[in-house]
Amino acid sequence: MRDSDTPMIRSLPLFHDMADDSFEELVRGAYVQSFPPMVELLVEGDGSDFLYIVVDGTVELVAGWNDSETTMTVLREGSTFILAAVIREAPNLMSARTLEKSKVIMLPAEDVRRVFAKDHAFARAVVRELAFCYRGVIKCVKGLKLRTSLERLANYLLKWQKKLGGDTRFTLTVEKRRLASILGMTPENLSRAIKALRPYGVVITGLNVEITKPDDLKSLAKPTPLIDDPRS
Amino acid sequence: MRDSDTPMIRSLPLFHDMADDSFEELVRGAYVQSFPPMVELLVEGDGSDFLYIVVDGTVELVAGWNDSETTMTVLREGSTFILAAVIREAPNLMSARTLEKSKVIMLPAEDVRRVFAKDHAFARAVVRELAFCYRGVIKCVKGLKLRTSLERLANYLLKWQKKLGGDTRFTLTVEKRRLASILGMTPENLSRAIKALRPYGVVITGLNVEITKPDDLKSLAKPTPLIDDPRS
DNA sequence: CGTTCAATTGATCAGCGTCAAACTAGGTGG
DNA sequence: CCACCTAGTTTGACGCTGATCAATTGAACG
Repeated sequence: MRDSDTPMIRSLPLFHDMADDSFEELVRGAYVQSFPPMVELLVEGDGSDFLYIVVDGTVELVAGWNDSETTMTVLREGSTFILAAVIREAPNLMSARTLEKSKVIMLPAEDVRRVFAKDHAFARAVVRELAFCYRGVIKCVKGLKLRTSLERLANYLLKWQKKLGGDTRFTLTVEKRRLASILGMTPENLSRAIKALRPYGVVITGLNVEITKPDDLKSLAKPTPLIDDPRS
Repeated sequence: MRDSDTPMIRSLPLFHDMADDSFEELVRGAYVQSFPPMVELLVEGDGSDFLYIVVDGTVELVAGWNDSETTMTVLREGSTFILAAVIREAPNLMSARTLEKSKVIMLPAEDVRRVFAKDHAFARAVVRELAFCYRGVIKCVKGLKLRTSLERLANYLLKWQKKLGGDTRFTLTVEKRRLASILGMTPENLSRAIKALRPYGVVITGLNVEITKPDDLKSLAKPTPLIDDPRS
């Protein structure tokens, strides 16, 4: 890999506090690869030989069963994936594919486990990262079991509005077909849900979102940090 | 806490490999408490001052939103809970309550974090435990998004049949109302789902389950280790 | 300008929740 | 020991949510 990539990796929480020589050891065997859109990076059920880090672009994690599949999450710059599978030396529970042209770092699982075993700051960071991911998935389950698809959509919009600066207008970062899958619904249903949010001051044209009555929308969405706050 | 409790804790994967003095340090400040059924051990949204370990009995983790609640999971002897919240010093995402009379160990979060910081074997075990929990929740999401409630029930039965020894007859370990919540459905719907499984050789009377045509049931359930295998 | 794929719309249907009532079982007190 | 109470379970009727299928519109790209 090129030296120009290392500062970005180093700045990630996962690698920020580790010893220099440990970091060196990790980076030495790392691969950096750029992929075109829609490339299958790894397949559900396969073993996990690398820990992946998204440097640029977007990667989606999908899970399949019985001829259908669902988007579990969409990852962007700075996210790692299949950390849990690497730790447990277990098969991946999800497939990963690029959505856009993406740059990805691949750290050999062996190296990760070895450095993990000797560098305590790294181990600590791994735990924090894993705990973070765990809590993310728990929130996801809560949304699925406690909310309707309309409520999930409403909260999704509020979450991204905040994440993108709080403006009344912002742009969706995934196409609608994928958003539907993330939220656990069909594209057709998402279309109708979007129309159903119009009385609550939501206007979506293409990927552009405008929220004109945030209070009305919030009274429908009833957001709570215990489901909707991405941090913590 | 009594000395008689320590061997059981020590035998758990989470504490098995750690240094003796680290273990001593953890156990020194620990509380062991017995609770009657239906006692709220902790409340969603509260801070997490202890890491909990179920020594005996059953504890359910529930999540609520908008005046309704759902059972996230039911824990038995040997399970830990709110490890992720302790690690991140973040509020619990779930409430916990005893279902039966239960004995629970409480390790002060401070101690856990301190020992975690100095004992590498423990840190390693924490990561493995967290990764295990993470994968469990991912499987849960896959079930919710990819399967109908009937399919989830069918797989639940097959999973427990295997877990309890593989006999054609076995007994449910939770009451049906809770099973319904675990599977993400209403008690009424579970009742009907049970009837709907009769053509597939499933007879459930009270908590007793009999599976007479396992192959038929499997052809409906289409179990896969990537969703249904509790280990790995 | 045509091809292609996403997004929308309508019609229909299945899955599942809600409500109400009947039934059952386990536990308590007379 | 039995009557009764309570809570869980089952059943039926009904309606809403969301999936499916099919057809149309729309938008991006070569």
